[in-house]
Amino acid sequence: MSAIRHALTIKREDDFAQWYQEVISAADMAEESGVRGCMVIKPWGYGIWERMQRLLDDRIKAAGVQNAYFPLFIPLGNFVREAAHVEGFAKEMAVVTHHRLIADGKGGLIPDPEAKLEEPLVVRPTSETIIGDAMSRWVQSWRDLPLLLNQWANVVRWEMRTRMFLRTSEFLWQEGHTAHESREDAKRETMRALEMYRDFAEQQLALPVIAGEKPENERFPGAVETWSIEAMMQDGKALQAGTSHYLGTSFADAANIRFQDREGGQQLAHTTSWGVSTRMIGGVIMTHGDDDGLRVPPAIAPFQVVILPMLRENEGDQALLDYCDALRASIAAQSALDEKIRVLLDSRPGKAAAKRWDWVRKGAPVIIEVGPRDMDGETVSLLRRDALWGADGKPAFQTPSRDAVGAAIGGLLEDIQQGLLTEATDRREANIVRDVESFEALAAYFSEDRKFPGWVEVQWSRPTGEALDKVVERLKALKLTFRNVPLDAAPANGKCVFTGESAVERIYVARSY
RNA sequence: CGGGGAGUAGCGCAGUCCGGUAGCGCGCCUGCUUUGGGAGCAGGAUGUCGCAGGUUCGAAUCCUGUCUCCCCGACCA
Repeated sequence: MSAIRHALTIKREDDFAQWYQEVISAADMAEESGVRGCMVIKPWGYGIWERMQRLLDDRIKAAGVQNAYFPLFIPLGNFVREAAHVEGFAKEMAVVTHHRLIADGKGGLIPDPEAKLEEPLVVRPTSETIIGDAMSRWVQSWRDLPLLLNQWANVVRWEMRTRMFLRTSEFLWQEGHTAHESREDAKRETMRALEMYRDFAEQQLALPVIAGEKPENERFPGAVETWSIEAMMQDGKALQAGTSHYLGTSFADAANIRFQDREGGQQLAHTTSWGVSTRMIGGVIMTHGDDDGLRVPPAIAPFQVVILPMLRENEGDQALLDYCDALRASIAAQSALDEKIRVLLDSRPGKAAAKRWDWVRKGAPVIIEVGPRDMDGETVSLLRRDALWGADGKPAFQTPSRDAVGAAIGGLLEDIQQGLLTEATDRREANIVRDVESFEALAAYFSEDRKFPGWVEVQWSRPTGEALDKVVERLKALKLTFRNVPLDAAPANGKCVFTGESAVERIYVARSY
């Protein structure tokens, strides 16, 4: 059909799961480590994470939240206080029981039975308990509130089924933890974090997301309310890309976070927690990747522009390198997206054409190749990663003058950033169905022979307890889950598709990661 | 954690049934030719055959155990 020779061997539409894995290896982002569920994040993948950290950390600090660091190990006894929380995590905890190894007499090492810990330590799956413990010491008076903390850390959850970036046993994240005087203050913080994530995802990751409240059955263990941002992947599945929880006073009660209020009485603090993780990288891959590899949104690209000189391994190379370095310097002096442009001159030996495909697979937003002919004509050969192929099935090179590139590169990067968001938003909107009015119609939508079913927004009566469990079971039979109740939905005006009662709100139903 | 599949060179794979000096393609290295689009030809390097035991004169191959990955399920902010 098409003569295009793509840079990957697996196409999205042929096998999305295999394609996802090929992108990760072809873009040189991460690899398996040999330890179940744990991955090595390579420089290009980690560079993307560092960009996310930088941008989000600025937002966190701008909100008055301070970074701190709490221990990886949590005393088991410290963990057991909040019942629902513990029950939620108990099944997936790594436990440290010994502090020394001894020779086993066969050339190996074993934990020393003499060095068993009095009290086992658990590796943090999240830090509510140990931070709550600190808060109980740091909070005495209403004047100590709000207490706004964040930490960048790794956490471990012993997952049964793992996938690179999307669900790994160890992952990297930030976790915000705050304590407030009142329910209103804590809820305001919960919503502030949610909105921060929504804007960060859309403006910087070019990831359109739907912000809303999770139904009761999807709440964080111990939370009163859980809110999320949900993104649609190219296969139509939903990815929970960030969460923000209003925890009420139950964690404060468990950790004894009390303060003396303005009238001299003792009160429990209201707490929140909120986080995003390396999972977001998986979301970027499955949103912006194509059959040639990754496409990194410029705002989070470690290098936004890569310059490839066409070296000939002869005496002419030096002049070409000088020309390219001058180009690099002139681009590096420009700004895009409110930052200096990050540009790399890739002067490794080797043919430009071969290196080009490395950077296509990695998804550098702009690739500039420069040969002797360009140098003579004061031009460059420029390739946009978001518009790789021309109508002729060949890479769509443009050949602007060197000066024109220097002047236009910032705007070009901003165009690419915006274009990725627009493309993803259009695709999402095209794959949301809002006119499903019965459970049968819902089931029918997902049973149709559709390659990548999207999301359905339905009206429901917000059942709770056992009534909700029954609904969840019916969805489960169709491999469906509730995503969230969107903040910006139209008001309900019909019947619940599950119970037939009057609907009170709208909720998204989808397959999910 | 249950069912299925798979681990052999950097990557993709053959060889395993039927035990006998470890192979192919791509990539990599060297040389020559080529030179504005993922080059051609010739030569070359690279393996504790996932790991540990066992059977055997001899194990990638047979047996036992174990680890890791993939798919499905259960589970899962």
